[in-house]
Amino acid sequence: MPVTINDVAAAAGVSIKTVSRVLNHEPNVRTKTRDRVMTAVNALHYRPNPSARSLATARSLLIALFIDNPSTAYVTEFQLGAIARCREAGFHLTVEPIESGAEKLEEVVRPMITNLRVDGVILTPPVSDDAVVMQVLKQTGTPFVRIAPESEPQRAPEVHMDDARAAYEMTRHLIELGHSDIAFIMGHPQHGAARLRHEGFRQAMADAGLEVRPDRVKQGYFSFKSGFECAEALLADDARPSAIFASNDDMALGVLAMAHRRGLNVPDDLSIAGFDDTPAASVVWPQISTVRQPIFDMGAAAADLIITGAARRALNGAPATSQLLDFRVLPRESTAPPAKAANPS
Amino acid sequence: MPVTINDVAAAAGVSIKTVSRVLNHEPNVRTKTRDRVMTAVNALHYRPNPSARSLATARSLLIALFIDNPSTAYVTEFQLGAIARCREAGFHLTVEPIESGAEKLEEVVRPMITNLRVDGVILTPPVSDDAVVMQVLKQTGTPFVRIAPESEPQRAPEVHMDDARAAYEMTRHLIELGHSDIAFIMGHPQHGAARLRHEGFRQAMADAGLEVRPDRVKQGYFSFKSGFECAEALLADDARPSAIFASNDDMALGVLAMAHRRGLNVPDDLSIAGFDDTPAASVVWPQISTVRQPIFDMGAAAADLIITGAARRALNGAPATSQLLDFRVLPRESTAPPAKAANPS
DNA sequence: CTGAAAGCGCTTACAG
DNA sequence: CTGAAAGCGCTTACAG
Repeated sequence: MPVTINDVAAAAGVSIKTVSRVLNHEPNVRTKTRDRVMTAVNALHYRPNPSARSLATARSLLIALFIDNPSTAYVTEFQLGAIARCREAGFHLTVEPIESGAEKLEEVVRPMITNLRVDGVILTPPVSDDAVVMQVLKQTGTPFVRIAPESEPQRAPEVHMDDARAAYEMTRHLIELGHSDIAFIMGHPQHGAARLRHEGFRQAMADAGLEVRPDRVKQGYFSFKSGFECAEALLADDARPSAIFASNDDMALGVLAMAHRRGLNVPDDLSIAGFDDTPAASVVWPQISTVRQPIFDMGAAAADLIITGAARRALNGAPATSQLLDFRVLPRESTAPPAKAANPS
Repeated sequence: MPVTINDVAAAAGVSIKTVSRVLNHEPNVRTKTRDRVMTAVNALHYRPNPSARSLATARSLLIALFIDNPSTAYVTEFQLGAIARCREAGFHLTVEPIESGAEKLEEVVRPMITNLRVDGVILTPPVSDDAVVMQVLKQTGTPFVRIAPESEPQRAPEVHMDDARAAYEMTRHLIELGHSDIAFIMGHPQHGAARLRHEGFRQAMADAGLEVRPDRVKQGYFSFKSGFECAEALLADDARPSAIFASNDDMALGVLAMAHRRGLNVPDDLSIAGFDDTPAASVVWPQISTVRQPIFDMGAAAADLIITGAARRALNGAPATSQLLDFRVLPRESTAPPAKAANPS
């Protein structure tokens, strides 16, 4: 019932090899022959069988995306970017949730890779730094790309953005509004981006000649709850900061909730800045000023590194490339000049 | 380099057919033979080549998920459920974003299906009701499952939940708290669930002998903005309702933002209820009372209908099954008994 | 510029 | 209970 390469060859009056040549854009086919083949292909609505092709070429045209990330917005957006690039190249994306750092991770990951025989794997944080996963990939000869890895950048091609620079610019935004007493809530200590954002904040404060009081910096964990609790400490008495920069939006939302509970008016009594541009950041009142990461583009870039073969070459010893993508600071309603009363100086 | 069925057969001293029998759990193999084969399989770390298997069986072990949904939480959660079921059965999921109702949709969808040769497709709303997509699927003989379709339930197996019943119970929750003047914000008129939730609300009010004033029911569109605007109208003067039931969380968040702007205390001055249990609903203050859909389970059930062959049988004329899954009403901080002052009666 | 043969690694009838 | 042969639909050398 389904039409095969033999049907096309018969209809065009050529051998199947010639049909194969035309379909794969190989040289050495006369224009006239090519036209005859394409006419037959279109008339019969022929599509090559992907399994047969994979079997013969040992390529699957499949890319796996390893995820272990609670942010659905991040995951979806990244996926969409990767899929868009895949589609251009005739690839498909299969999503594989895994538990990074889990007990028997190797026993889960190894069959996954050997069963599927994907042409490449994309590792998103925190899988990007999972030693077990990377070891299995190397052993099985599977090309891979890392997104925003924390360490060993040469280990594989990577895609990332400049977290330090972005935090620097968000801090500049607050300083330019007139804030000088700015508190900072750090992210999860295990997460590479957390350190970089913290560094960017400190650099901006130092460059502006502003002091960072130790009690103005709190350890958060990228969760709503941790933001809520850090804000409780920071807003305990009247000598509070005029602005809080939480190093992700979930924590910024926690700060906002605590500010509401304390009866503080945002942004008049307190400015709040976040990072990530999660959907929730723009469905609260006031909307949270934040930093948008190019997540869609990162997904596309990652897929591209596999499709073009850069990931495979890196596996074979070529130097690993690194793609740095742009961010955007998005000032919204939650940041404004400080009220004088709030900051007696 | 990679180990094949021939290597296993040689190592076990049997024919490849016997290896195939063991791996596919076919009967008529002596226990002793089976053991010898499995020993060889494990020693060699053998995994069948999926492309070869697909070519021989004409099955791809691949399920496509068609999505066109702005809610990242919904998409991710659904995916995770579908993937979990796929993994048990050795299937994989490929995600295909499409634009339901787009101009040249058929030209996009047809090659997608014929290129990939998936064993089945899962249609999530609003693709569940896309006539063009379903036509292509029928023509190509591709089994499919519909999630929460609005019309023609017999057309294919479907998975859904009882939206009317859930809205009924959320309304009961408000009534039992003591509310009688309850406003309702409808969802997008094109969306099947919107109508059902509205019906559930009205039924609960009627069963409790409560009146629904026409000016207490507003047309929303499932967006934050529409909730914000409907709330503006509902809260325009002091004769406001004591509770607002928005038929999804994004709109409920809009109501909350407007309540904050108006200086209303939630829940003391106004109770707010939503629907969906989006992540944002629990990272605002106060947390929104809502209804949790079994989205993960719906994903798993949908994959199951394809894996077990129910979708294919339906394509061949068997009656389409329908799976109804359970919901849960989640009372949280945003709903409480009405303050007497707010409801002078 | 074009084609006949062999092979990719499995499974499906068919024998015995 | 087990196996030899053929075939799934392509592509990869190899000829000419």
